[in-house]
Amino acid sequence: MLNTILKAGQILDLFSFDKSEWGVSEIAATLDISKSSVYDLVASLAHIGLLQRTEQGRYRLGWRMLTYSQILLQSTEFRAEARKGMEDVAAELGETVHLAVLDGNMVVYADKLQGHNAVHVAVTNSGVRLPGHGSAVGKVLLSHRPWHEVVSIMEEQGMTAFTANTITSIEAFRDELEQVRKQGYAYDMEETVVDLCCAAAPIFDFAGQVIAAMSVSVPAYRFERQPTLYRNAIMRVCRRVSRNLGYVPAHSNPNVDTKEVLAHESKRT
Amino acid sequence: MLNTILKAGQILDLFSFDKSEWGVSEIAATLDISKSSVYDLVASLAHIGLLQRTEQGRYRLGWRMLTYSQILLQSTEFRAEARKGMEDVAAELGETVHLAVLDGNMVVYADKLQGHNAVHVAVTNSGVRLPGHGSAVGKVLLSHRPWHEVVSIMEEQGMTAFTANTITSIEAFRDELEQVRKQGYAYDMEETVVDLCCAAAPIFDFAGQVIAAMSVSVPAYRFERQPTLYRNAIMRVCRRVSRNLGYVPAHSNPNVDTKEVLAHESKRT
DNA sequence: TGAATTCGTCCGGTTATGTCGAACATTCTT
DNA sequence: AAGAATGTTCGACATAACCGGACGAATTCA
Repeated sequence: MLNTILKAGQILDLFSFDKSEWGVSEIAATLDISKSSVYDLVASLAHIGLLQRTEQGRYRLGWRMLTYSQILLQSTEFRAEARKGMEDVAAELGETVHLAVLDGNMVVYADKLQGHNAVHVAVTNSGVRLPGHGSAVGKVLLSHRPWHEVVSIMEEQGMTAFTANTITSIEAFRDELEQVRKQGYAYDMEETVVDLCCAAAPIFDFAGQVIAAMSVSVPAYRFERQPTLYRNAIMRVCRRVSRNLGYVPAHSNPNVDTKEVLAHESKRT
Repeated sequence: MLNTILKAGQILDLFSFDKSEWGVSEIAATLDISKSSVYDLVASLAHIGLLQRTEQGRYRLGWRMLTYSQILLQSTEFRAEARKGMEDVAAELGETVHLAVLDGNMVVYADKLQGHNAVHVAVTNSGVRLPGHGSAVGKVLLSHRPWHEVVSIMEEQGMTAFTANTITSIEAFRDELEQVRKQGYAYDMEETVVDLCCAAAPIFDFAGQVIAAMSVSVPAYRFERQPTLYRNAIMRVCRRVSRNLGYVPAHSNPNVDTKEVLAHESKRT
């Protein structure tokens, strides 16, 4: 691990919605690095466009971030497919639809679509990062990771309770994930936000890996009346998206070695 | 300038829409860096989330890019204001509206909105970077930079002709920029794309600095019939956006020292 | 099917270079 | 107008980034 890059990462992580502008001394004090080192770091980061220098010598995130993120989104094949599915769900149910992926320890929202009679979920715009427990998409994504990995993630960042319903014990979470993986969908019964429920399902790629999760968010009073309606809709769409990505759902045994599958695949270029 | 960061920047710049996945050896050969160094670099970049490792040990841009870009966009106050203006223009004229900022030597599109009878300009999505000469927004942004800076930018990247109308001589460009600055708007008469014309105007912040440019893109046959209609609409909206950002257009002399203006401003935190 | 090539990954020595403290320049505060 | 912040520059030292080489695994070719 290169020290310089790690420090650059620490600096970038300081920039948030609440505090989007930092000075050299400020950064140095926060991260306990010498002022001159920070100066070199931010100057270099500004030079490659990840930061930009204001006229007063302070620093903000650079516009090249936008460029990179667009390249990422456009080159991610599944996203175009997923988008179509999201539009179908939004049109059919009229609720808010989310697309999420796993980035290290956190769930990142990759896309969002508001239905015509949707509640506005302010905190879940694209790019927002949330811990994996508690949200329906988080459960789906984590349910397909090895258990020891889930444990270390939970240990590292704890299991904060967002509402009274949030799962906060590791044992309960293990049971929940097992059920989610088995039945192919996850619910969020007001575990993240009160009065808001979600149903989520996984999206598989051609190699049978879970690469994303899609969810529909519905006000609790509406959701509780017919949860299976939302669950079935999201599962149906996710299955179709997965199939369009080359997933073959025939596998009765999901633990098949992916190498064999890959060996039979034609080369992608 | 820190070597490590510069190399990280070179690596990140390799990732494009056409080639969004790179291997270690591939990067090493392209940038003429030793394979082991590249390995350390990409592993570190993946660790801080700017890259992600595929299962085969190749690398793609990381999802944290999306997070950073969202923070950038949401924390850029002017963007919310500009968005309102863009919606007004799109509603009034029904054409495609662009918002652009200057990032080093390049013009970056920060936002885009399609009008109801708009032509589709495929190459100008958010995040796309283009050279400054030739486009209307580029002229507007560059017209408020010191001339020697414009010269060095043009010398560095040349003045490629996109169409027969593109300005390719530095003298003609100086005259054009002078006129643009004086009259407060810029035209693009099929200088970037044939059959497409634009009108652009600057957006000022509270300190009187040009921080962005907004443009409307119209098919040439429609534009040529009444160019002043589009010019006036875009200027009117840009003036309003600037005013909402705290710009005081009263200055009869635009060369007033900004320090005085800043001294009268209350502290922003 | 087996051999050969190419890939990502790992390791340790060398030296380039990132780091730090101190001094300077600049801006904001009192 | 003085003081205390800030961002910036410099030079010397010691760290850690860099490279070449070796390894296993995956892929390609015969």
